[in-house]
Amino acid sequence: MSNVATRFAPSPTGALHIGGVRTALFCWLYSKNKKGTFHLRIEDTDKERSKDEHKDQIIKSLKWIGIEHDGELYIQSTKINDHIDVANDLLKNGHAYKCYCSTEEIEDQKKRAKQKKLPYTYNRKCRELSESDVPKDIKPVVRFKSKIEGSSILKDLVQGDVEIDNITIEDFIILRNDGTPTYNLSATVDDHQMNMTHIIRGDDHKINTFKQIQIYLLMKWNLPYFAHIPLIHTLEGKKLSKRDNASTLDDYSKIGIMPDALRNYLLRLGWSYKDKEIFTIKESIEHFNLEGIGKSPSKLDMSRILSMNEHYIKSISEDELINHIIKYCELYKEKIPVEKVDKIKQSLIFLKNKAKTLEDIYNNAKYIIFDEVSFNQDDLKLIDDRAKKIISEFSNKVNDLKVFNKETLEPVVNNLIKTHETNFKGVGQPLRIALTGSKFGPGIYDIIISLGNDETLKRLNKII
RNA sequence: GGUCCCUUCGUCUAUCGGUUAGGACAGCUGGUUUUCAUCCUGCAAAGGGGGGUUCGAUUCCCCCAGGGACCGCCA
Repeated sequence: MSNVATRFAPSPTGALHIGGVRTALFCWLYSKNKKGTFHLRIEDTDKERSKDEHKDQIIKSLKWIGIEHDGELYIQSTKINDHIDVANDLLKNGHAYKCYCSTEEIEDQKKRAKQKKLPYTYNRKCRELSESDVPKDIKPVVRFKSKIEGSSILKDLVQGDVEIDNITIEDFIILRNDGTPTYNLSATVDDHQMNMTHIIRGDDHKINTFKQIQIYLLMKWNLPYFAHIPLIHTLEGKKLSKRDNASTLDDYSKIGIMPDALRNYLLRLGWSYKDKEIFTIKESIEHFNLEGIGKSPSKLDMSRILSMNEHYIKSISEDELINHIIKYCELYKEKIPVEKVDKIKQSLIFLKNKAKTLEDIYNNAKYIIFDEVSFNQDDLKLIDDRAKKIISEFSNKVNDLKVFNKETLEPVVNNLIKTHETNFKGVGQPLRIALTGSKFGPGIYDIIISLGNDETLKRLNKII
C-alpha cells in the first residue's frame, strides 16, 4: 500500500469542540507515526449552516494545539460535481434509483412505525418502479440500492470485526431532489479522490461505514482501512456535542490552559502506552498506534486537565513560560508593560509553584504588573490599628536595610513577632495585604524582594 | 422500538489464563515550610451480575443487567 494518508473532515457548522480535536490529533499522530500525510477537509455542503468563521476557527484551533495539515485545504463544496458524476454512474449501472416518494409520505411512515414501536426503514417502494409509473410533476431524490441479502463485515482497526445484516441498511439518499449530493456519497468520493488509506473517525460514523463500503465496492475502488474511536462523553455520560457548553479550545485557552498540556491530556484520553503519562510531541508521534486505543468511551475530567497544565507550567523553561504568559495576558487580560516582563520572569520561580493555569500566574503577579494596588475589600478590613503599627515599624526598620534578601528581612519579621506577641501570620498577613491587596499570594519575602526597596516602602507607607 | 458498540479504583488507564490486580489525577493522613502552595511519606479506593471452558479466570465463550452510538433530502 502507498504511504499512509489520513484526514480530518469536520463540517463548519459550529465551533470545533474538544472531541473533534482529539479525533484530529489521533489522525495526525497516526499518519506522522507512519511517516505519511494528514489532510484537512472542510465538509461544507450544508450551505445553510456552514460558516466561514467556523472554518477559520477549526483551522486556528488545530494550529493552536500543534496540528497542521499537509497539502492543500480540501473544500468539499468545490467537488460536488464529482460527487454527482458518481451518483449518475451508479444510476446508469442500476445501483441507484430515482425515488418519487414525497416527504410527507415518508414522514407519515416514520410516524406510524414509531407508534407501532417498529423499526423504520424506507420501504423501497420506488426501487423497481416501471417507466410508466413515474410521476411527472415530482422532483425525485436518488437512492442507493443497498444490499438486501446477507450480511457485511467491517474489519475495524479499533473495534475488531463488526457484522451487520444488510437488510438493516436502508436505501439511503445520495442525491437530494435539488440534485445536490449527501454526506455518505460526498465523503466516500472525496476519501477516494484524496487517496486516503486510513479513515480514523468517531464511533458515531460506524453505521455509515457500511453504506460507504458498498459504494467503494460498486465503484471498484480500493477500500481504505477504517478505525472508529470511542466517543468522549460528558460527565453525564452523553456524547459531546456542539451544543454542549464550554468545550472549545478557546474555552480552555482563556482560563490559561497551555496547548501542550491539553494535547497531552487528549492524547491519553482513550489511548495509552504502558504507564507513560507525559509525552512530548516527538514522543507521541513515535509511540502512537491504533492498538493502544481503548474500546470504551471516556469522560472529560477537568481536574486532570488542570494537573497536566500544572505539570507543564512547572517543567517547561522560564523563557517558554514567560512567552506563554505574555501572549495569554495580551489576549485575555491586558498587555504586560515591557518593563515589568523581566520582573515577572525573575519571579516565576515562586509564582509557578502555586499555579495550575496561566491565569493563576497572572492573578498572583498582579501586584507586579500594576503600580496601583487594588485591594480586596474584605482583606483590607484586616488592617486594623495594630496591623498598621506593625506595618509602620516594619517599614522603619527596613528603611535602614542596605541589602534586601531573605537573610536581612527575616530577623526584622521575627523581631516584630516577638515584640507584638503574635505569630508569623500576625505580621505576614498585614504586610501581604498592604503590598498586594490580598491575603493570599506568594511568600512575603518573595513579594518584598521582587518589589524592591523603593516600591515596598512606597506601598507600606501609603497604607499607614 | 431495531441494529451495533461498550463495562477494571470517583476519573484516565495497565494487565494480552497464574499478579498482594500496577500507575496517574482527584481524595484523605503525616512530614518539610513563616499564610496559601510546592515538595516528600503514607492510606484508602476497582474487575456489573449469573452461567460455562479450564488445574486456574479480570483475561476465553454464553446469557442477563446497565450505559452509549446510530436509525435526516445534517455531517
